[in-house]
Amino acid sequence: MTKKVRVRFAPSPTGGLHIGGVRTVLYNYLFAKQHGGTFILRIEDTDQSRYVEGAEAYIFDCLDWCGLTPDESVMHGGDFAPYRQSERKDTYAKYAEQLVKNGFAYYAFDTPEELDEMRQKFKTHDNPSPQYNYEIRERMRNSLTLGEEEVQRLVSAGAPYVVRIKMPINEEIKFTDMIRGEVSFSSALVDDKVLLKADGMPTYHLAVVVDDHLMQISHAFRGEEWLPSAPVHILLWKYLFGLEQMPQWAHLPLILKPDGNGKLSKRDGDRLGFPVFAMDWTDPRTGDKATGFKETGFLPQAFVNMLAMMGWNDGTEQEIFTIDELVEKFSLERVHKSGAKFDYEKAKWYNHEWIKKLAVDRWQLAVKDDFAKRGIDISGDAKLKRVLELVKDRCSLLTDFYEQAKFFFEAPKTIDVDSIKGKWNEEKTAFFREWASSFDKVEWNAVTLEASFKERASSKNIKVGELMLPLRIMLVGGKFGPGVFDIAEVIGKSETQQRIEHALRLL
RNA sequence: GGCCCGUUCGUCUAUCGGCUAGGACAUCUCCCUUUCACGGAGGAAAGACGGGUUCGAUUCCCGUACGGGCUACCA
Repeated sequence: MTKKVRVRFAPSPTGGLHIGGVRTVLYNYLFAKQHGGTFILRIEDTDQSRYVEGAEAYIFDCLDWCGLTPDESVMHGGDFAPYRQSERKDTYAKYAEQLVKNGFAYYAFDTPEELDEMRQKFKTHDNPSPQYNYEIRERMRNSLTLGEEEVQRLVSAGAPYVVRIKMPINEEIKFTDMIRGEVSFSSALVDDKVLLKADGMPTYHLAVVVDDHLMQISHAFRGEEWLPSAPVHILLWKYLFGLEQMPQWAHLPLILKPDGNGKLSKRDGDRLGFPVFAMDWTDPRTGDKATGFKETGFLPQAFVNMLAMMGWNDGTEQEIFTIDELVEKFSLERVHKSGAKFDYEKAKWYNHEWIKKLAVDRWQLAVKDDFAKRGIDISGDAKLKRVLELVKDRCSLLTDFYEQAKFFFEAPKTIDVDSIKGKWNEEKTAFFREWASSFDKVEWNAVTLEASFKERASSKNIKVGELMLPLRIMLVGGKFGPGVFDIAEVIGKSETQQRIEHALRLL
């Protein structure tokens, strides 16, 4: 029988939401929606020393922006509350005790200093990082070596202790990953991971298994970096709830840095000049700022589309997908095994495609906000829309519109007269003065404007080609932008006259 | 070091034994455009290496190399 599909994304609220995290959310979301299942957001805040103010709210903001709303969460409620692990603290100890009682785990009294000492002592060239494993545990202070009375004494004396899993000495642990197929590990080579910390909080290892069980998770997706600890989780499932109950695992490929190799990090973004987080994030402790895709000018549709394609495709040559299409077509079987280097140029291409695809109304407000932020307040939405329509082909990011369209709203501050000065003469000055003063006689639109411009040029015996660039520079300030007569039409008669006159005085 | 995972154009990828190895981004050339783009046409560009299996391997298997991940009382 098949369980009802319930998936979860379980971030630790310690900082900005990385695109790898958003992609994990996406795949969770797509899988849940496709199967009529439930998407849960669980906050894994078991490390109190890493608590970061605002990080949790930030995660919800990011998911909101992306349109990947959880069905159950701290914010949205649900039958399996609480969804914050710090609020579930009491439930974990019980399972840890059960494991100890059944001989699958043990108390360890070693202090951090003693652990350090152990690592120093056993560190060799061949073994740079000794593990707390089946060999080492015999030489440490734990309930396996201390004897029952001593353990009792320590516990009742309030000595701090952790609970560690007792990895079997020689067992093959295997499972079938939905993406990688069968994966196997030798238990002897996995260390005795801490399950319950001295402060009574579980580590990820215990918490993920207990909560996935309690929340009836059917499929567990996470990044590939978790693969090495999978055997611990498999064993815990076996000891606690039975392997038949275990969700199906899918370890997602990593998103790699564009140059060189390795996981993409915030530092790579800073170094190479592109966002790595979904939205702007400022670390409240360090004041460290990181820019987000949203603020850089990405559309959520494009962002999600691009992320979906990093590690998956539908087997056809289609690259642009709406979220609904993704929900329909997504399949784990087509998720790749290997990591993908992040390509910012391609990311911008996706955004440009979405700018062209979506109706201007869908993103007009974001551009308006960006303009306002940079000191241009736009009153008329109709004009804005017309302008956006005119320049959208040359903007990959929403923030590109500022440079591409600000001259529609205010006269250019610098005029590139140098480009036309060389071939300038009195006849041209006269031409522009006369043309500008004839505006009252023409209907104000691009077509008639262009006609009158060309007519006058030929009657004056000046090549139109000699006048087009000058006109553009007068109105725009430089060699760019859409058709000049469209620009003139939009900025209006008197503004056009003023800009021509202003430029003429500079020549 | 150990363990685990991976390996097709510069990058993202298609191919589930028949390939003249396809597409997209980037790049180059040309066309369109009296600006810059968009757009259109075309070019260059890949199967890490060595063994098998097979009539036939990019595709399956095994090694090697390379890359990555993990190796905390962090997730």
